[in-house]
Amino acid sequence: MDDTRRRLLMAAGEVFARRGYRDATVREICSLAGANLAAVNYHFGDKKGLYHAVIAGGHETGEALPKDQAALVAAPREALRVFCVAFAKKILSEAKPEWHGKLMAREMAEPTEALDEMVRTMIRPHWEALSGIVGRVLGEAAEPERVRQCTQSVISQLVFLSHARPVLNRLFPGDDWSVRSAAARGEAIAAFSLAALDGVRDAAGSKSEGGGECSASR
Amino acid sequence: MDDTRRRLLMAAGEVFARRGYRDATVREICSLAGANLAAVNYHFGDKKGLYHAVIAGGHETGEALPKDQAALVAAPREALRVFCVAFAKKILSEAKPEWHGKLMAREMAEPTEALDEMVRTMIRPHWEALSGIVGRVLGEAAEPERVRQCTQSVISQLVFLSHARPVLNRLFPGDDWSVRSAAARGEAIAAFSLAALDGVRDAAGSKSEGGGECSASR
DNA sequence: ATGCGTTTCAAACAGATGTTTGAATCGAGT
DNA sequence: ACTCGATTCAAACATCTGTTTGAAACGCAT
Repeated sequence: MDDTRRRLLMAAGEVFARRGYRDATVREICSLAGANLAAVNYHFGDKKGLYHAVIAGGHETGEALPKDQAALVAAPREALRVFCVAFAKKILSEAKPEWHGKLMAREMAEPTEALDEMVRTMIRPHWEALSGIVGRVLGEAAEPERVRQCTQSVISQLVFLSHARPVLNRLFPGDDWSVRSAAARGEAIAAFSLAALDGVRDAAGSKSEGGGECSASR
Repeated sequence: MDDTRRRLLMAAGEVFARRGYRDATVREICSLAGANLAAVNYHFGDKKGLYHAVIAGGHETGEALPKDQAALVAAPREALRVFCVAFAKKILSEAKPEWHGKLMAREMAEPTEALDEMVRTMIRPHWEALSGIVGRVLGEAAEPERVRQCTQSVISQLVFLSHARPVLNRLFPGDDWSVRSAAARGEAIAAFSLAALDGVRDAAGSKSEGGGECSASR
């Protein structure tokens, strides 16, 4: 039966997320899956094939994707808040089938060939969903370049939570990383970002015509 | 002479920044340095020793550190702008002795034992410098927890530039990453962040007493 | 029970990589 | 010219790791 195949996928997701593609060994994966060393080559061809299978099959999420949760909300400001909270909860989740967020964070820093597919299937859809929300919050100030920069600013704060966690743990050792706390972090980022978008919109509104950049210093 | 030692440090910095600690091979480093394979073990004990030497000796920066550039500016808002621009330029610099930013970004995502020293000597000082600036911008709204969250939001946007560059290159293939463009990105982040800080300060001011979180939705 | 395709297993293989070794080379002090 | 410590070099070594292999075990239709 292909029970071995499923156990292999689970174990691989866990190990890849914890160690990264390079440092993960097929021996550890097989051992964790209770499978023989040759199983990965039999079922997936090679280590790379297993990795791609993990990436491709990472859509069995418990909760709905952040972009889908946010799409249910009509009001732009509330949609941004929902998006941020859902995103923070997802990437900070420690639950078993939730290593997909960690895998994505790893791919961003040290890309393999799998990054292209990841950008196509997960990252770009989320980027564009958030971009639409940001554009609606900006209203008539929503010039393409400004929307792009602001979208990037919002997403960077969210990604940072998972990316810089080793550093944050050292800077603030007592921090709480529970799901409840993850939601609070998402709220804070949403509040910060909404304040920024308001300011950017108003600054662009006072100047009838904004050039390439909009540095409203002082 | 210890010319070999210096060449080894230069080559190691470049290779470690490009490949990461694990994927960097002493053979490539020695080849790039024009040194014998055994040189790294003779001069630094082992690969790990070489890596630590690179980390420790990474302070020979061309330009002044962002925190020091910002410290010269009295006005908080302008200091924040200077900090962001200097930071963006530093981490996006492709210049030879400037792989330190990349090394830091790598350590954040996949920490080795060297991260502790890095946090102590580089990250925490910058964090606290920026935290001071953010506190001054926030004025009387500068409660510790709020300052911490806002500082994190600012720094995350900056770090994202180097961390997510592979993704950004795929999302926006035509992007310019020159030094001039790096400065513009720093300006944009500063503008976004200043607008956010203004909004957060005003929102905190209107409510005489702010609780744990300050989600000013709608 | 028999035969056959599928799956599992232990063992070995092959390549990469960090490290060590012992000789050779160099450079300065006498 | 000689000596001695420091440095460099080519080669070998040891280990880790992905992959292959051929046999054994299994499931199942006949």
